[in-house]
Amino acid sequence: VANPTKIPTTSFAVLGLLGREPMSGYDLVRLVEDSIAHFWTINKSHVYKELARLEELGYITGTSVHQERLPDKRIYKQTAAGRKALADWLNSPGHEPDRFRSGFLVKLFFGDEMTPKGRREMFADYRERAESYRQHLAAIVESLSADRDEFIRATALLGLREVEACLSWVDEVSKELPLERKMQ
Amino acid sequence: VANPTKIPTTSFAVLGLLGREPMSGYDLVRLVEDSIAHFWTINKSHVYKELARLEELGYITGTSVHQERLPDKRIYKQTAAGRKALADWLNSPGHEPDRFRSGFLVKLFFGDEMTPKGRREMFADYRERAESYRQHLAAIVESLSADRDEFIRATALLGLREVEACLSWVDEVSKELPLERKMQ
DNA sequence: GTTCCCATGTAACCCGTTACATGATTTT
DNA sequence: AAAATCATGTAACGGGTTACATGGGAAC
Repeated sequence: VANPTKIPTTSFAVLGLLGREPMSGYDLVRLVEDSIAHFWTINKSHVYKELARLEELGYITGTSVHQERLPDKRIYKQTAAGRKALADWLNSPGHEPDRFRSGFLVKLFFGDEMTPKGRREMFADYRERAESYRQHLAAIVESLSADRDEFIRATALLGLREVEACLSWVDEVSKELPLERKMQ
Repeated sequence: VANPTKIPTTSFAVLGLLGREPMSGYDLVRLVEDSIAHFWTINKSHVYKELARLEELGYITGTSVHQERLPDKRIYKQTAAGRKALADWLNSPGHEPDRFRSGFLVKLFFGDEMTPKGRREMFADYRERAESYRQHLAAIVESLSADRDEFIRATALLGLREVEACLSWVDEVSKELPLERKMQ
């Protein structure tokens, strides 16, 4: 009596976002970018594949809409079965484990095989990116109401706290690692 | 005059680890687990595929070793070309962008559609996992010398700082979000 | 004496990314 | 008027995971 049709987190993310209002795939792509992309990116092609699967499962239905001067589109909306599947998933215990992959750290791991110049540039670049990402996330957090959007704000806040940790780590290890230009 | 054979970060990770000493795929899998898995997991099958590719490229060579009472194995080691390719990659500017995916945050994003019980359990579970992961990383950091293993230690330290941020985020939002059991 | 773990891998699958298409509209 | 962007998607590829295989030794 195992899980009959096990569908991945990405499917539920798409299904969940469709709970806000009916949308086309194109709309969804932009919504993902503005909402969950900080912790769960989904690219264009993948969105369309998930829409096909969800419709196949009966969790959403799409209706074709003709447009003048623009390509026709399909607007998808949740079905009752979809709403139930989402609620069941949300309240089931456990979740896909978090994953973190850092190309930067892979390089740093072999830091003693790099040239001092390579190390310096890599660190400078990393710090810069982290800083601009921090600003990005800070703006998002500030734009969200701590009352109305409490949960959404919390997700962005974790992102912010993580980048902040990242930045203070950079300062911490910059003192310890041989990154400075030798003077002599 | 573009990049002729573009190989991914995972390949270089395997190639780099082989720089320490010649090893079999099986050995590599365990080494990955003990060294870079915190920021770059590579599973068994993938390791073997990368070994095949690296040998094809001439960056490593493997020799078959017969064993009594154990399956035969292939021991791989870096070639001169491999060492050069690694050094070039390490010192080339830029790196694959870091990626973070959180199944937990996807659920939390839809937190207002969860039951209070579901939320409580999810948070409790998340905190517990983070805490045990923090201990795991703290042990690794302590086991590494700040002098001899400076770079490796730095990579583990970032992991540690991130989990710490995670844990303090849990405390921060636990006060704000409706997670408590109502009493009445 | 089954059952689990060690030691070595291979095969199949699917998630996720990159590249391709297309016609209208806005920008330079 | 060429180039970039908008608004829709589809097709192909490859990275990464899960499942399968196998035979000896260790544990219970």
